[in-house]
Amino acid sequence: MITIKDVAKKAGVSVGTVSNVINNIDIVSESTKRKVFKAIKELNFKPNIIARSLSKGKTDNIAIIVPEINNPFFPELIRGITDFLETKGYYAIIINTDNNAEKEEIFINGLNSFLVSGIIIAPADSKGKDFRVLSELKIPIVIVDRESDNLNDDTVIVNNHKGAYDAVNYLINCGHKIIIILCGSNHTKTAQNRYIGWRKAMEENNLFNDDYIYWGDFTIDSGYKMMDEVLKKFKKVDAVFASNDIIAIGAMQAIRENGLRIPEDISIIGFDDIYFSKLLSPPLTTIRQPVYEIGSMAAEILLKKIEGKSELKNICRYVIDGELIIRDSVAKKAGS
Amino acid sequence: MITIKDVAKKAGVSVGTVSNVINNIDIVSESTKRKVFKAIKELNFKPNIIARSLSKGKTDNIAIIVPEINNPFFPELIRGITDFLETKGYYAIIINTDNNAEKEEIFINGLNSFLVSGIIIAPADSKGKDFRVLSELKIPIVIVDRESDNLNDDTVIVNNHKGAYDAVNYLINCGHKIIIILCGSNHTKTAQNRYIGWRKAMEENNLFNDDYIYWGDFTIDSGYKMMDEVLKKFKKVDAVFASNDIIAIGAMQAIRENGLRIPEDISIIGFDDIYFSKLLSPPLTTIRQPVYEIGSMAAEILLKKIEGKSELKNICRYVIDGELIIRDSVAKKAGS
DNA sequence: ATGAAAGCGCTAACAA
DNA sequence: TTGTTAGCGCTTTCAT
Repeated sequence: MITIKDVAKKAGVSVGTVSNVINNIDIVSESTKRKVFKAIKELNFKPNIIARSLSKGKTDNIAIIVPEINNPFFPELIRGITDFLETKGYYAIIINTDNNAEKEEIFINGLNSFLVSGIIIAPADSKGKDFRVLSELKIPIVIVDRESDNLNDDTVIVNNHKGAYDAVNYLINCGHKIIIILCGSNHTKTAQNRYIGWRKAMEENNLFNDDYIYWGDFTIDSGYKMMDEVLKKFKKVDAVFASNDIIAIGAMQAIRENGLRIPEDISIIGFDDIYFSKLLSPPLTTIRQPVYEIGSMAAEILLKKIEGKSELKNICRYVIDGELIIRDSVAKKAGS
Repeated sequence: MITIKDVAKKAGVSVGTVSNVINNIDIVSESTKRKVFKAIKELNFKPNIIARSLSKGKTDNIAIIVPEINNPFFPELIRGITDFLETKGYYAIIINTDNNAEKEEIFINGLNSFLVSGIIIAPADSKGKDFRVLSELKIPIVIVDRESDNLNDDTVIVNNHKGAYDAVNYLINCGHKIIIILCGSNHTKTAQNRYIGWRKAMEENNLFNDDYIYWGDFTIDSGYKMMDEVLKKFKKVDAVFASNDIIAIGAMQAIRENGLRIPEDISIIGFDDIYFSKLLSPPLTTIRQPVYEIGSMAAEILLKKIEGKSELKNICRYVIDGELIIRDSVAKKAGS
């Protein structure tokens, strides 16, 4: 392995000077700089990042902790984060917890204070979990997409409550009355808030009914199972609000397999607007999250914290409005 | 930060002993071990991984380099890799190159020999690219899913040639004759080999025609555009072999928008069997790649190389057969 | 079984 | 402007 020492020897200067050169500390004379660069090139020297990190007491690594790498929402979020990070010379370590709070905990415990200099996390669970370890790490954290009772830090999140409220109101305005909600995991604030939005819209229109509520989790399978139960129990349902697009996809499959048509027999609306939603048949009406932008925002905020350009005291919540994307999965009833 | 030194002082032993304890080097007496563990617990000590890496000259980090995090195929591959890695105490750094060979190169150059102790890569490009840097890193590499002329190392890959050949033969056996191929990127061996498989089946049945060949890339948009052109040019096509499911999804959209039905008017078959394929309408007939298993295989091979349990001299190619999954996107013509 | 000390490659403070 | 050197926290060899 070529070290800074070899370069120094070859260039006929000291290690300190080489260090100054490779760190762009502009104090070195042009002529020595040239000599050093020449030696670096000839030896094909690459600074050892580990040694640098140990010496500096920080790394250029960021951890991104996501709950479900399989939901296309998260790869897109990751792209938003990493595209921004890369322009600033940071690497990302991506950790997939598979919605497993224990796994999440193990990883967080392994996240040594020196391994990463920042964390962007979409927590698997909203409660019960003890994030004290994270706070003790004393490294900047930004929370995205999901919130947790025990994690209090800068957050970038879509307005789940309003998005759900808008979605359900759209359904109601289209003339639907029996509107089922297929909730995500009760352990997430995301699902809870979307439920609250649904409930508010339903109550305001005197449509609320306890029986319309189904709790599951944010997977295709869960969407399928919940919808299957709905279809068994109700002779007639007008529409369903799926807590995310993944659930909607599962539900659509169940609806189809039961010989029902979308939207003629049942209307459905989703949440997220993942890439596949517009390609479904029928294309899914949904609430779009600007997920890529949420990712880059989170990255930008994190980097500001890391580089000390932002007050660490003030915890900010950035709440971004979703947007209703009307496609073909919701029927307009006569007179609506 | 609590260091090994603090622990040593508190336990009344030397740092060397503490090091032996935390590394499970069984030479320490039970009583000192107890003292050390007690101190570790009381101080909530976590070993500094950076320092350990520097000292040992290796890390427990693996880099996974994928070309398209947006294609659900890759998140699933990543899951296969990381699930295996985690059980062995390794972390994964995931790098998404967005099919950009330059970006890939920049990352690889940044991959310091000490930053990761192994690499699993699905190269963005099959030729032209100079992977000398990678070889010079002298760290174990495993190639997955895609191959490259300039990268010669252990490889885990599906039998693209045979998979395509099987797919097209299935189409032919169903009575189709005008079979278009929607190829992926000409820069990838994957696309090239699937093309060769198609060509072989077509030639063997005297069905080959130059006009049936469309080159694009492995994206939904590309699938859509290619299919659109096909539909403009041909008054009648029997079936299309899409080089992967993502292309198939785009093509299906184009077919639908042109007022044609699948499979009544046009049959289509894909490759990969990503999770969404069975949920399309109609569910997509395709060649399944055991992608999760390919991921864990790659991880297992890599770890063996890292831990020196395998001969680094012998380069192995593990070629795994895909499996034809028959669903509803291919019509059986009368008499077939 | 335990301790002392050298070193991993780099940065940064200080001296020259 | 350049050189020297003491760490960063840990592992590992060599004495004891």
